[in-house]
Amino acid sequence: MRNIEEAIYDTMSSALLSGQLSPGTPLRENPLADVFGVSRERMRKILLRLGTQKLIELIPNRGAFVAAPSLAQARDIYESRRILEGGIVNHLASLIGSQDAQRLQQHLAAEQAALQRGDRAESVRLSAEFHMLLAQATGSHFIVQQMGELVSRTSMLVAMFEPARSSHCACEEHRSIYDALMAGDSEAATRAMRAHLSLVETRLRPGAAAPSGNAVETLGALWALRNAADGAPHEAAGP
Amino acid sequence: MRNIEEAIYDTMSSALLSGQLSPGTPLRENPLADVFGVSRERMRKILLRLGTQKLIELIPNRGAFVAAPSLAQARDIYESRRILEGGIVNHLASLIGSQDAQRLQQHLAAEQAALQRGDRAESVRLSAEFHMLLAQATGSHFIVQQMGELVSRTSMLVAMFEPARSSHCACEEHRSIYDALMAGDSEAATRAMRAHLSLVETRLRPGAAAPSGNAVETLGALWALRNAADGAPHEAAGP
DNA sequence: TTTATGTAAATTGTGCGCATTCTTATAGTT
DNA sequence: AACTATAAGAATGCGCACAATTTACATAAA
Repeated sequence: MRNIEEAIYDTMSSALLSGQLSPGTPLRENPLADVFGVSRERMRKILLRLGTQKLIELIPNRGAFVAAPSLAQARDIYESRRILEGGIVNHLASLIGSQDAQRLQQHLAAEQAALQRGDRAESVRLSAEFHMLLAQATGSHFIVQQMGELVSRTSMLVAMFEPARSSHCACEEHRSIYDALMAGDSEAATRAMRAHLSLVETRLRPGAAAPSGNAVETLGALWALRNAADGAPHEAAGP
Repeated sequence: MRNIEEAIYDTMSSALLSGQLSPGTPLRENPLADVFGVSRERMRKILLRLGTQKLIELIPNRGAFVAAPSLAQARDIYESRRILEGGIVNHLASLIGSQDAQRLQQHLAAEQAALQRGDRAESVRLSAEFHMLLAQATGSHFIVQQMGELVSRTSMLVAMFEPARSSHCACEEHRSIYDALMAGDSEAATRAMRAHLSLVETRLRPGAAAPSGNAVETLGALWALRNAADGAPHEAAGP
């Protein structure tokens, strides 16, 4: 019965990441605990975890709120990614393994396929995954973890600030990064990565984002959906 | 009365970072709560925080233990630093501000002075601070935070694996990084940084580290010391 | 009309006690 | 002697009830 915590965390996390909850919305402990069918203490622990990852904002004696990142914070995230991912590709260019290289190539093909298919959801997923693959190629656990956090927060930013109809055609940019890596040209790889991230950053627009009505309702629906899919409803019916 | 939590956290943190606690030592909730004069619940929260920063290891249903990083983990930390700090100096070389440059120069002078004075403790402190100054020069909050975590864990590694008498004469290496930055030579700066970190890494030795007797005693002594210095004893006497 | 103040409702924070789980010691069996 | 089973002990995990804090609202004075 420890896994339910993880399940709730995942549900809330993906809801936050995909922008299904309005920024600034209060997340009260009791209603949430009620919706997910757990005690308030457990709910508290989950909210604490979400808070450390900055997916929600925790204010002492006030409670938890859906994170409402400013454009300034958004710029900081992208700047951090330019620095960190610049370091990653610079490091990778000189010593990437053939196995990782092959994996990346497969990924680029998958990205292009999704793009031509017009599968937008898959495209954004793969787009994020490309960056995670690069992080994993370093073999450093710490780097993977940090990139995971940055990619998560970037996803939330995109959900909030992206003007919805923007084309995610980052595929060629990813390929140019890959090409530079394969050529062993660390400087070109770094430049390509920075340019790519800067380009993505410029797509952010201040307006945007006013999706959900009731936060707990939204989460409740997602939770029911997930439990139905798992075949394990959280409410057991009599015989 | 929220600040006491921070104070306890700081005390434990610095004790861990300076290697005053033997790796693997169990940190039981009740004795610690007793020593610090707080409830067990509060102690639990503090241990949780220390756990997220990997200063202690948290095992479900088993408790908290002083972190005992393996050499493999140590290598991962240094590899991460080469990647991240390589990215930092590469980023900085092209656009470092004159104010940051001046701050760095002052710092180098202070390092050299401490070294000539033979002040070993100050030397290691300044040595870590140099890297934090570089992180701060990026202006990115996220980067500073991540570097903080990496530097912390590095400090613990050094306390555990360093053969005690190693000379911390990294001053020239720091200067060569600085010089490359001033020259705007990003490639040279990256190379210098990586070389520096690799050199520090090679100083780690498997043996080492068997300092403290009783963990709670040690922490209790540090706590008493701190409270005496603050002039605010944690036990109030009647009138 | 605006501002200050006091009170009530709602929400988060925390100590306590018990439930759960893991470890250790002991006895019993092969 | 070695291995398993079982019970006792100790430590963590967690739900509950109460305490502390903040917010909202009503009321009264300037």
